[in-house]
Amino acid sequence: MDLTFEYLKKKLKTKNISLSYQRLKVLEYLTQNRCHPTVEQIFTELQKDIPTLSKTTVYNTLRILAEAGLVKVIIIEDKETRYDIDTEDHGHFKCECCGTIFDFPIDIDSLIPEDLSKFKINDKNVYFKGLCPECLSNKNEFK
Amino acid sequence: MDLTFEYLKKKLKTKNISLSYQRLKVLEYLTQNRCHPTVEQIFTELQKDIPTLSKTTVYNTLRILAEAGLVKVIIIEDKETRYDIDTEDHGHFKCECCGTIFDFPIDIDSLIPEDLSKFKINDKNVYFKGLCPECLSNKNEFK
DNA sequence: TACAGAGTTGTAATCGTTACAATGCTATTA
DNA sequence: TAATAGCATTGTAACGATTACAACTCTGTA
Repeated sequence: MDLTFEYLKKKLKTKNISLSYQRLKVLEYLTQNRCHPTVEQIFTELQKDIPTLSKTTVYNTLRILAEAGLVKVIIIEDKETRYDIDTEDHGHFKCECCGTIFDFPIDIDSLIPEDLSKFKINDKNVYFKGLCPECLSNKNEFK
Repeated sequence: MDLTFEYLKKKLKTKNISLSYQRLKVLEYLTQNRCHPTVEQIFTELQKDIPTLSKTTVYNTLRILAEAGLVKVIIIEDKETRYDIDTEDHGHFKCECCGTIFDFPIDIDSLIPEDLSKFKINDKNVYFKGLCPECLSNKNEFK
């Protein structure tokens, strides 16, 4: 799927979401920083461009984008809600050492069991925790 | 796996975790209420038996049990950490209407992609959201 | 009986998030 | 251009789950 800024702007129009400067900037940040940022990260970074920016606006914008299906809310840890502009199904791996979140492909649909045939599934999430290759090799160095 | 109360008591001993009355009760509650309770639920219910119970004790106990690998922490929604005595791999489905959390079997290991071969995976989570059969049929009634 | 160590308790602090009211902006109409 | 309505933004206050911390209690040992 094409996740360019232009594509998302169009998509917002079709959803009747008006594009203020602040919303534009949040969207732009998400498309250019695919690191699953937190509200804090987005706010701190955008404040450099928009000194009057309010954190409430960031929260509001992200809620609107999520409701419109344009961003996916990722909750791996308590007190650390993150946002992903890539809403296609994929897994997340969080390194318990460095905190980085990695994407990985996973065909979750192929595993949905018969038990859920009578359920309506709206949202699918897969996330792992552990150690990334870099942190693993760092640990070995200190042996 | 045998998840009886007796089994868990033994397991705690092997991990050198002493069994106070409060910890015993938390463990007992978890084995008898497989509904993935929140701290609030556990605390409120146990307070009937132990009027002096402190919520801090519930938090402490759950942290110790989680660190010992005896309970699994489930975070589906922000501000709603839940605890599962069943630490075997399985998926969770949360109904967005009634809030119930359903277990379902899933062989996630069969899907782990090559991309993660260099990662050390310590924790695997799968959770879906949507509508359960009961809430679905209730909605149809109101059509 | 004294003591040490661990467990429990209650309060206060923390921090992410939300509620809310005031202000600002934008598009439409006359 | 001016007036207006409606939505977006802002800042502060409130909220609520969780954690920090210090005092107290319990248990087992010498």
